[in-house]
Amino acid sequence: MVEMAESLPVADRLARDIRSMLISGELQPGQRVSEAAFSERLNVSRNSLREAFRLLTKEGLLQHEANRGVFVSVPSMASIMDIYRVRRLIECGALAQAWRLHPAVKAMRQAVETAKAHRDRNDWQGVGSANMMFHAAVVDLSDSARLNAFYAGIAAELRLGFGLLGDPEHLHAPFIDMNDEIVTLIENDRPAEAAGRMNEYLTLSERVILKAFEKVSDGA
Amino acid sequence: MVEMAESLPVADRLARDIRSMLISGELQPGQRVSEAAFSERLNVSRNSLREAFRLLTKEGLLQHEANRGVFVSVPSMASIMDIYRVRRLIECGALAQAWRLHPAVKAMRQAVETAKAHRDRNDWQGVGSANMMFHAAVVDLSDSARLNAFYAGIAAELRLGFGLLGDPEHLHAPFIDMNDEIVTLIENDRPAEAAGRMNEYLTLSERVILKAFEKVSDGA
DNA sequence: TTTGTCAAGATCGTTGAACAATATTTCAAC
DNA sequence: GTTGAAATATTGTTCAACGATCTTGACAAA
Repeated sequence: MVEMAESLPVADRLARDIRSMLISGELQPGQRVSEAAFSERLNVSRNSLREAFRLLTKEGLLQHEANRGVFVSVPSMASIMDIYRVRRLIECGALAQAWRLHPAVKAMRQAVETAKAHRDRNDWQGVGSANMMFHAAVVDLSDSARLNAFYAGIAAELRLGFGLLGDPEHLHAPFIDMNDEIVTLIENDRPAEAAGRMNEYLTLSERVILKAFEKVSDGA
Repeated sequence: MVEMAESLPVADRLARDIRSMLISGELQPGQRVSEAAFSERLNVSRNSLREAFRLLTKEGLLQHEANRGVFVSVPSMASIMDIYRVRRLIECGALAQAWRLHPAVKAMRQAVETAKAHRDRNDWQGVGSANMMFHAAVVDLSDSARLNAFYAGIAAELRLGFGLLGDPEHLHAPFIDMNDEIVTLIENDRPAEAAGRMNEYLTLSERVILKAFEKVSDGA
């Protein structure tokens, strides 16, 4: 029938699928995710689903309350601030020790150009996506698999927060040029300045997001 | 009968117990961990055990091979080096931005004194444990819950590597005085120098561990 | 109307058994 | 001793069951 290859274990596939539902906003923050309902909807057993839930709970995307079920995490200002503390440490640290010819630098440059192209086409979704790729590339400068994996989780959590906000133009567009400056600094072998610039970027970005959050909180 | 409180879900309790077995060396790296055998030994169902396995696999303590089972991760030189890259970034970054009166500084100082006391009593196990607490306190300077959690996982992985080595005196004892210097620098409001010193510490520590690893690898 | 109690219903937590899919081992044949 | 195929063991996944816990709603008391 529809038996695709899908060599992944069911739990991992589930985790991936649910993660993308969360990031895409298909599942709203705070929403309850019932085991019975979901296992039926996704045609898997409750047990397999529970394995996936454990993974996503550990990633911070889902929240688990004993005997009550799992809920989509609702990002708070505190969690946004925590995430930005992490980003400042990791991204600035990775930049500060970056080497001009590291492969990730090319990825950074490419992400910037992609973002610009999307901006010219008014594709703000694309701009946001390219922006995420830029920062992932920055972390990749550190050459650490564990750091990359950790950052991927952090980024997913952040995207959950973005979903609450909408208006990706205002969120991402102003930062394309800052990203450009940062890559350029690295390309010119000035890592310390790049790190400093990234610090400013993150401070600004955090402020924008917290501001947007305030409004949402007021509205609710 | 023996129904203790143990309010934790079974999977979480299992993960905790198995983690401590791994860290204590009760389970050898490379060893196979059979679902059937373990679920019987720990008196839990296979399903619950699998949930715990997923957690520990994500933490990097166990390794999962499709249709073959889970195995205790065997630390490699590559993983040690990766972990030290992470540590350099996080610990030095946390120190560089540390504030003299941060609560974690007291924890750092306390860890150093505890380590010295254990050293005087030739309790090298205790020295190692205090050393771990010192570095956890350093990370705590960053005030990030996510970073603390991430570092806890990294530390557990590292301890898995230590288990392969033995000889905790040689591994930890030489570093007590360096830790002391680092706290003192922070207490005197010189974070940049503390970060620099930590960088030296980590470079040295990494070298010692890799050296010990070489011998083990040769022996095997 | 408000509050408190209690039973009914829903959902989670955990277990045990079952069976298909995949590895591993055994062992006969060459 | 190699090869190949059957027998065995283990994992992957599902299902059904049942106690524990939470939620709901009815109903009585104030």
